[in-house]
Amino acid sequence: MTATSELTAVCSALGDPTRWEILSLLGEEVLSASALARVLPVSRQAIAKHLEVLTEVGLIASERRGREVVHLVIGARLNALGHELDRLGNAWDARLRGIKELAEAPDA
Amino acid sequence: MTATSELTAVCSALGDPTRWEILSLLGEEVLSASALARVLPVSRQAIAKHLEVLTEVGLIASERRGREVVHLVIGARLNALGHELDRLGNAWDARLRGIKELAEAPDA
DNA sequence: GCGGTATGCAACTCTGGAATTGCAGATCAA
DNA sequence: TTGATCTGCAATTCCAGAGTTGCATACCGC
Repeated sequence: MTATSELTAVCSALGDPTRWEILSLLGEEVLSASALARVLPVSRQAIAKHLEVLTEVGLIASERRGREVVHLVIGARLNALGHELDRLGNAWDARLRGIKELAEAPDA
Repeated sequence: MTATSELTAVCSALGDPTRWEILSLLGEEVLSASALARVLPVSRQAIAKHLEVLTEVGLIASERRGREVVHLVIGARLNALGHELDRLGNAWDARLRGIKELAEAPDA
């Protein structure tokens, strides 16, 4: 997977309100799919699919605890994404600023 | 719009590969919808819709230049998103680390 | 063992959005 | 004026994915 397509995948995973609710809850405590289903207004299977998506892009990890499987959020993954976006934003601004200055420069 | 729903909207906008290509091109130079359509393998109308989405979440801005409308990327918007995600990632990690320490602490 | 609960898999529905084509209006350049 | 190009709007097609229900399986406590 290229860098851009991975960016796209993570952003796509973050582009769903239900997944944000899941992440927000998991950010407070470690929970199982069934526990999440008791809180959120969707079925356990729907949540299971969201958890799968979030796991695929590395935003959460799962761990078996006896009979149940608990999920926890990986803050570092979000940090990495944040830094990447910040870096891109700076690069774009810098380049366009450069073009503008070039256009405004009195060509000697 | 709440803070979370705005985060969701921006991430959703960034969750499409074609939109990333558009942003990438606009990060290099200011272009019109027709100019983008000449480069990308989709129709001008499809690009127009993508530009509308990107504009709605504040990632690009448009400017009329005579007969055509050119679009430019707003790097600061991406910076803001990056910082927000970074902040969230840190908060989640900190809280879960706190829980873990609490669990491992020898209760006096 | 038995009931309750948690997980996993599969089939199905259905809506949103990505993309297309077609057409009409506006503007520049010859 | 006329032709070429850019834009904007509308109707349509099509598919990914969000959500559901149903069932089978595995595990814990009593």
